[in-house]
Amino acid sequence: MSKCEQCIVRQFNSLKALTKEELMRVSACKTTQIVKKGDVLFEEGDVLNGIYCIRDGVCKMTKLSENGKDQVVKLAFKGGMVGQRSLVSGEPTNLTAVAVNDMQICFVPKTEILQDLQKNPNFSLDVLKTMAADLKNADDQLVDMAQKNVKQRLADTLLYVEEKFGTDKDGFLFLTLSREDYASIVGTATESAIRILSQFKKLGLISTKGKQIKLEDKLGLQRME
Amino acid sequence: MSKCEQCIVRQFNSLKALTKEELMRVSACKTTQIVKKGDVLFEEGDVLNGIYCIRDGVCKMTKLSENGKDQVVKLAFKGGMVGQRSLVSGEPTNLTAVAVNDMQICFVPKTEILQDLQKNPNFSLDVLKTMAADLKNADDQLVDMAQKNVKQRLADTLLYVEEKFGTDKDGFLFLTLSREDYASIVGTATESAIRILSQFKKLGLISTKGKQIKLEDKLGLQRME
DNA sequence: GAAATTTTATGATATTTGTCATAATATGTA
DNA sequence: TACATATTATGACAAATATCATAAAATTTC
Repeated sequence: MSKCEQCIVRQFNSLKALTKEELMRVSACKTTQIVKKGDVLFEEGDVLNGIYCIRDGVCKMTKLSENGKDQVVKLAFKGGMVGQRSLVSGEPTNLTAVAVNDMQICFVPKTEILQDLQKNPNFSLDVLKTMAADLKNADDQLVDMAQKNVKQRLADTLLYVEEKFGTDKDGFLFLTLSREDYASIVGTATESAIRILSQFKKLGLISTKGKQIKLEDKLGLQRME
Repeated sequence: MSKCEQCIVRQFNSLKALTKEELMRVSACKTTQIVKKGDVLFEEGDVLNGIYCIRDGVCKMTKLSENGKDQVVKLAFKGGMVGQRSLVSGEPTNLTAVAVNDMQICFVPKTEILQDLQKNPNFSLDVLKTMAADLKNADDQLVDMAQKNVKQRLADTLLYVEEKFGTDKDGFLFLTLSREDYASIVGTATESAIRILSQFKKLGLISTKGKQIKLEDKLGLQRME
């Protein structure tokens, strides 16, 4: 089994702030899992016994709204830590995590992390910083959700997906999301998302091949904003 | 000048986790200010040199959206700490804070707090918990903003304001917000907020007297949700 | 206290978005 | 391959919301 000490992914999250000894303890008690596309890591209301460190792949963090629709709150990916908040607050998680492609994740038990949070101020400050960044992000998202229209939000999302996950050799977005996923990120009906993507296609802003999407005019998409 | 050691407000925020000595140092370096309704505590982009602890009054935390409208992200009140995130991240604040009624606040310089965060794990864990709670809240708000309609969000806001700030002797909401403020919380046009409040009035869900609002049928408002 | 200004209120109308229906296409599966 | 199923696409229409205009009421200012 691979060791945390040699794992590059660590550089992208708070685990980088651990001492060598702490890291070795984490490495000793962690378990690595393969998660298939569509698999559920955990569900709203679950009590998490630790946190997940994403080695590879992407998952969507969703919350069920009162009208029965899932809202994607965040995409978590390589280097990301999932379940931090629940661990810190000691409450069951309020989000569902579902893999949107095949993932490789490491599970680190709660006790180990909590201990390190108590003992290592560098670590807890780093977690604090991450959380602060997440919070800023959430506020920005809230403002966008409140003030931008669906077209603008969808354009934003397309640009975000290209920026974060890049494109394949043919220029298509590397991360393939269903139209329903896009709708659920943007906070609209699936038909509306599809319709607007069709519009974007007609305007030459994007092109598509099945579910695949290629951004053809990023400036044009930005101007939607 | 009053002392933090004797300040009840402290019980409601992370300062409760400080040791006696730390608290005395905080008390020694803090400054108390009176802020008038409408006054700006700080603005988006400002570099904060510390945090504010609210002894009394309410302020709205807003962010200017690209379309030029302010969006209220949060209401902060008695016991709340404002500027924590900016302090932790070391970045300029991304929010504007404006008093919605007369306030009394204490300003604690950055250096003192950062030192305590480094030295006192109980304190940093408590801040972490607060931040985790804020984040959960922000996610919930995002989902509501995405999935509920304006009527539902406005009903939620009215119920929230009564729950958090109570009513005066005549039953009117103690916290008086302008219709524009309500619109800016809910994320809609001022006219739409006014229109829906008028509807609520016709339905007997609320009554009004100038800016004052009284909730007449809370169950009815809840059913909007 | 009267004038000026801001806030609240409401109508008319345009735009955005949601919903339901149905078809076309893609994808998985036996 | 062919069938079953899921996803994407589009039309028609209804509902929600924004915008612009204007008036009434409340509040501030001199």
